[in-house]
Amino acid sequence: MRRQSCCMKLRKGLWSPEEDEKLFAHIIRFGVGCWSSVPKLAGLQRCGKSCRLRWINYLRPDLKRGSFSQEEEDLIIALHQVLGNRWSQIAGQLPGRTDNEVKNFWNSCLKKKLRQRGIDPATHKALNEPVSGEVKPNPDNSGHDNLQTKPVFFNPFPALDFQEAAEQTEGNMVLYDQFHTGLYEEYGNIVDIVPGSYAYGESSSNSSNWNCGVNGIVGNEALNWNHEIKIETLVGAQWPSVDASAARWEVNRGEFDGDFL
DNA sequence: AAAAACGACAACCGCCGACAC
DNA sequence: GGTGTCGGCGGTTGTCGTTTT
Repeated sequence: MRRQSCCMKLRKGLWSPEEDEKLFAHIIRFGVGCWSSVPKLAGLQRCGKSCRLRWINYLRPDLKRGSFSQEEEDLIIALHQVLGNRWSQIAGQLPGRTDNEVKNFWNSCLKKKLRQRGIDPATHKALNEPVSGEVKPNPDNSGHDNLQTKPVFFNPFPALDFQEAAEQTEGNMVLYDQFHTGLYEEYGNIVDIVPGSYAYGESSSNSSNWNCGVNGIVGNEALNWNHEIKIETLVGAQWPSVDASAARWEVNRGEFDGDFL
């Protein structure tokens, strides 16, 4: 007999802006502790797993979103050649990207591209070639298509320059900033966000290490974000300029002064 | 203009390992 | 050592917008 899903009697499907707001507010206020208790504490009719996924794949302030760059695309292909379908490990090398995002990109786009180049996406070898055979250069390949012979270097830090990535970012720093601004205007309190033990290059799944603390009482009335524009608009939030030992997050108002651990 | 096909992305499902008791 | 819970992961499905017929 199959085990019942943990979400049997709970709400499923797409998340509403109100649900997003509740989850985001809860995690910003209390941080991530036990996911199974998050729905109850946040007033959500969702299972903990669903909340975790929503946070990791959509609500986290450090998500990059937007289309993949050529460098990211090349890196995914190269890493897939070595790691296979270990999406979380691959995503760990791409700052601001989630395993789900990488997996979707691979399945919907990269697999097709590789086949068009005559490369088997499963083996990264030429399509007509025996599996055990020596890899030969594909005459049709050009540019970055020479991946079959391209050496792969594991960089403990992301392949993309952090600042560059930061400039490309149109992610939920916006959301964070709107939330943050709302809190400030409403209460005038100092808001500290301390992503404990979070370092770039870690898997998205490690986002459970986020420990966010907000000083002061926060009511829902302080949440004044606009769900529709949170991805489209960048409102002055800045990414940290990363120092390997201590990074400082400068939200545009400057209230935040926390350090990465 | 309507229907079908397609593509991109969000979310769910079930398995597994780690951990606590 | 056995059992239950939890979080993480990868595969798969569902949803919705866009393009094609």
